[in-house]
Amino acid sequence: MRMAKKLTLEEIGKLAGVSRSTVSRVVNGQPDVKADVRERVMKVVRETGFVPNPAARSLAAQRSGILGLVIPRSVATFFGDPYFSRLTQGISQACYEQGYMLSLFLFYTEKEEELLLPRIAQRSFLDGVIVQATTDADPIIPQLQKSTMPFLVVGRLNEMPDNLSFIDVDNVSGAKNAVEHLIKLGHERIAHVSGRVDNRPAADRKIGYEKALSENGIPIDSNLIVNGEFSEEGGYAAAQALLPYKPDAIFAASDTMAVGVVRALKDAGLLVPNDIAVMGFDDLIPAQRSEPQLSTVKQPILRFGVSAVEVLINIIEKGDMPPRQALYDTELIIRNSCGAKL
Amino acid sequence: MRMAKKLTLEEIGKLAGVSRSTVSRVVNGQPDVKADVRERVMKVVRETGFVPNPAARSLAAQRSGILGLVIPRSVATFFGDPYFSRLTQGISQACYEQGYMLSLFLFYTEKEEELLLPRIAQRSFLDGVIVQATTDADPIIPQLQKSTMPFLVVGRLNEMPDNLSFIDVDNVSGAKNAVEHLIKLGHERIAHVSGRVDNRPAADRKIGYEKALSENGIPIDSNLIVNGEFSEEGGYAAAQALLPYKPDAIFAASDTMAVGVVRALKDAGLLVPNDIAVMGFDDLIPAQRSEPQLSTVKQPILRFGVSAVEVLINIIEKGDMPPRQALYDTELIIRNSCGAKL
DNA sequence: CAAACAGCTGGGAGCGCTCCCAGCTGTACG
DNA sequence: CGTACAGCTGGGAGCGCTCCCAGCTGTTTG
Repeated sequence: MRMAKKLTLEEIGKLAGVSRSTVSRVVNGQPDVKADVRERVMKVVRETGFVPNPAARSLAAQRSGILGLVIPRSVATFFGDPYFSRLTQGISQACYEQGYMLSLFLFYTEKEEELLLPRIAQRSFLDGVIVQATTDADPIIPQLQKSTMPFLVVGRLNEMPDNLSFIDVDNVSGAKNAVEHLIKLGHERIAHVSGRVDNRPAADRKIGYEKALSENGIPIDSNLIVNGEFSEEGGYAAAQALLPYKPDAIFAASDTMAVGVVRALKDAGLLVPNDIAVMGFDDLIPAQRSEPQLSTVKQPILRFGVSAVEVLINIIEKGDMPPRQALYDTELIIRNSCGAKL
Repeated sequence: MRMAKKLTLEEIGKLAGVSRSTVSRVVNGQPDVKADVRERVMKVVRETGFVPNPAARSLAAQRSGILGLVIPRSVATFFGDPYFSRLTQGISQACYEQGYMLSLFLFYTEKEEELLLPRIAQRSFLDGVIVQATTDADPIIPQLQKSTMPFLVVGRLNEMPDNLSFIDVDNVSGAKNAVEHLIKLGHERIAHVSGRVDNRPAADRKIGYEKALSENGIPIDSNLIVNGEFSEEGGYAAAQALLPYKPDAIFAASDTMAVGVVRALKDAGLLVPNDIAVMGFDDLIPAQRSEPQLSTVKQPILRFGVSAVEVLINIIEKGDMPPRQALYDTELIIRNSCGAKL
């Protein structure tokens, strides 16, 4: 086995009988190279398995081809949530497709954040950053705003400055659609098991619920709105609290809570959906497996991650742009728990 | 606001009245700099917020300071599993602590793998790679073996060449400990709800179960071993299948299956742990919340991730080393379902 | 038939670091 | 008082690429 000389543009050029510059043009898919020359170079590249040195490329071109995905400390605890793994998957997939690499910043301690934020905000390592939104005021957003680093927030903060770019799922209309579906099915006393109010998606879903009722001339009854804490037990308790007020349908702000709701109803001797209809939100696996199968609102998380990358790359490559703010539509998944299929 | 000149070693040197080289020494914590000079340079670095350009550094030093974490296609589906999020967290944490960055490769399609593997194996982008082991023969391992890239497998393949470095949790001894604990409590007809046999951890846990029995003079009864498919329903069904053979304890190879087992026992009118003891494996959240709380085997996943990085960095920095293979101990978590606390 | 120009190719300069060696100090020692 | 040597500092060279401009073809046009 011969000791291969280190592969560089120069070396490939020598092998193909052209200059460094021409090889560079071929490798980067630039025009202005004669077809036969291009082919000859490509052949050498293929045979040698040459991959240009990314460090040299970064240094010379002043761009690294790496995007950062930042999961702040306040979110990292939920990283096990299928939502995040799915989102991360969408983001990574889109990165590769667009020729970028992905660097993950999963923060766990404050020290880590302090140590790494300056490096992240530094233009020289990353070309752009996607930040997962958090509930509280994270130091990362102002840090990034101070820098020239292109960045995008996924999901929304409670207080979102309007000069930020973000993309999110439209929780309001998702919830509204779900409730309107229940209304169409003839339900009138529709209860809502909400999430923690300091949580933006929870708040938005509640708004969507209220909007659907108002627009359909149904009065909002505060007795029919109970906080279920985003947990199954919370959903169970919430349903118990709701029963005295005789709802004919319950819209839960998450599938997890909806599962608790269904269990509570069963335990109270009620049939779902015959006696009472139930809808969830998220479309998690347990929702599909539960008995009855849960009707719910699906977030297109994977596509959402892909879009995030596309928007960010647009910002990077098109330079200074006005903040881009986009909301992605949800999808109503009709299964058995809402009674539409009776 | 003044238009700051781009910060470079040279520029910082000018501000501190020293040369590029001296600034480099200070920034890299090398000795051979007089204390007062060092302090003066540090002051400028702090005030300007200077961070050395990683691309230039990589190019000159021939190392990038980036580690890759590869989640092959065959594993990516399980990325939502708390196991992975925890592992990823441990790995990222350790990276930062050791001054490395982390790049994530979460594969989803074959095309992605083909496209990126050559770049991953290329020394110039990553200093080292951690690969999550998969059940089937992934192209990535041979690819990395062909290259000079230092890498480490986390978990084990079914067929693990002994010239590979890997680290894993010791599933055999974890399971053995759990079963021995049940034996000490006086149980004799101990059943096992196993996972899929093509799954290495599942196989190892079964081996540990059998070992514990053999070493304690208890015959292995194949009627007492049932595959629970790593799912709750599978656990439920497995327990039903076991009941005719009158086990006095059931060791499930995962908490998820254990939860199913407990539900089946309850539905059969049996009390846990009074009538029958149950142990799980993993120590997931549901295990802690179930009724009764599940005794289980905990994997120190976070520490495990940290160790993975340490071992890898050792390989990188110490150069050519013999393959390092390490097993990490599990921890027995005694709660209520095994009856030790009666 | 000369001039202009598009199409292609080569090489210089420079990106911001690290590494190495030369040189410059000051102290220890013969 | 000269020599040796450690302790510190500065600058050259070079990492492998991109960008840009110069130059060399061959074709088109006045």
